[in-house]
Amino acid sequence: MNDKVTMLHEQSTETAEPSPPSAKGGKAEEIASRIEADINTGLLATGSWLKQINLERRYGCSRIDVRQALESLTARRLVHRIPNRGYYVSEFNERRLRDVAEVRVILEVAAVDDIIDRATPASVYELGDLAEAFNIALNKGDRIDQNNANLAFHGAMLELCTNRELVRSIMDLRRSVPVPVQKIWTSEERVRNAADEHLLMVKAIERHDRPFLRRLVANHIAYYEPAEWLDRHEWKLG
Amino acid sequence: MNDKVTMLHEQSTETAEPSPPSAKGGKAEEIASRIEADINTGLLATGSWLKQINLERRYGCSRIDVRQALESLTARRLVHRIPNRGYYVSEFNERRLRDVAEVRVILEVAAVDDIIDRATPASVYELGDLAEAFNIALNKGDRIDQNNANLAFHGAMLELCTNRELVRSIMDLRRSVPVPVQKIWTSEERVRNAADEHLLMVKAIERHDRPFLRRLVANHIAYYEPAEWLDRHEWKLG
DNA sequence: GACTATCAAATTGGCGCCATTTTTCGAGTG
DNA sequence: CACTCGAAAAATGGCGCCAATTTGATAGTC
Repeated sequence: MNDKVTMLHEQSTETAEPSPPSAKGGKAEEIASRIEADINTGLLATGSWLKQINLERRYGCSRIDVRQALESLTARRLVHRIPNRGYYVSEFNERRLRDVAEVRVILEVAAVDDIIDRATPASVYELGDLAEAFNIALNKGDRIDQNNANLAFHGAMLELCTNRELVRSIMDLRRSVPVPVQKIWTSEERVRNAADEHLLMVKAIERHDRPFLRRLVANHIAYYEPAEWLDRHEWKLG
Repeated sequence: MNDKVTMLHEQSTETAEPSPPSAKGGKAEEIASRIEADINTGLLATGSWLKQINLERRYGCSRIDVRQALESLTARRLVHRIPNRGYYVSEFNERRLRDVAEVRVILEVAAVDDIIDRATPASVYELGDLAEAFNIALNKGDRIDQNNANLAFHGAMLELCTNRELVRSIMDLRRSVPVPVQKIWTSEERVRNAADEHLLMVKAIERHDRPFLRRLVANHIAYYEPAEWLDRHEWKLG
């Protein structure tokens, strides 16, 4: 009883971060990624139950792996859990979608400063390529390709950010809402609109035009209600 | 083989959100909370290894519960995992602390609008009480009490926010860094400073003084390097 | 004397089985 | 005919055991 504290107080034998031998492992992580992918393709629709038996057959893995993967996705709010009932793909009402979009605008607009400060001609060139790749995927690829191209463009833009926690928060938010319910992909016009805005963003970065890039980013995320949004947050767009 | 899709496509039998019978359960969640609490008291220091055998004895639970709890805390970035090595309490360098603080400032400053818009005399009164309670805990309580009082004050303030996703992001960020490494608690002077700022916040809300509340919040979070921070983000403080 | 290889102890991680809870289906009754 | 009660089926969730990997130390060698 009296050794509880000492038992808990196991200092790491290595003083520094024990990260060197960090092999990337964990089968559960792989299963989580595959479930996430199937959610994003629409194979697993929002609201559908994720029965452990089906998943363990589908992905050819153990029950434990399925449970850990589902728990991981639950922590990322992509699926929801009801104890003794099971897991199901999270559902999104308009309110929640709007709230997530608003937080994304707040964070991604805040990232504009670093992006413009640290942009080099090389990175501008790379961003131009990725914007072009999105255009190509728009014409020749399926929605998966388009989504990947979109993520690649925005990921490269965020790579310019020095604040890794900011980037992580943005990425977490992006991945917390399944692709099929993201409004960008609901109409051809919106996707083309996004492609145009990508090109404008690259030019804004090239010109170091902060206010314009802020407006572009805000519009890009919350473009389905830009008037209301831009009205509410006008003061912080510079 | 050809029934894979149908097998995966289990629609929820209930069309609406099956939340009514949502009993709050999960023993692993309880264990995760207790581990989190022990991390925040400093009993489990940053960098120390979280051996599953010790934890399962300490909290009188099964190995599975410990693993799920650790996985949950890993998803919240409070602990880190190295496959085949184990879990340890996340370590924070100055860089990461600064990055987290910056994201918190971005989000909590953005929350000021809603807070002031929706503040009523009753909520102002409640916030005054909570600020006073923090003062009392500062003199009579231990650090745990002080931390709880601090969380209660800021939680009540954020309750005024309509954007629940914004509130959740802020809370997640707050809980992602253990109390012992939070700079607020490193000196008596800083805690007293925070107490004073709480009172000023209440008055700013009462007067509907947006710019001042923004500055207060920014200072409150990033007060250890206010000059640099306020310089970089001056444009968005109104 | 220092470095390396080998071996034992300890820890993590995976798998199968069973208890518990929930759901569904069917029988009985007012 | 509808409503309730009850039992069987299905799904979740927990527990113990065993293999795989890593750690730490000991002995051997250059």
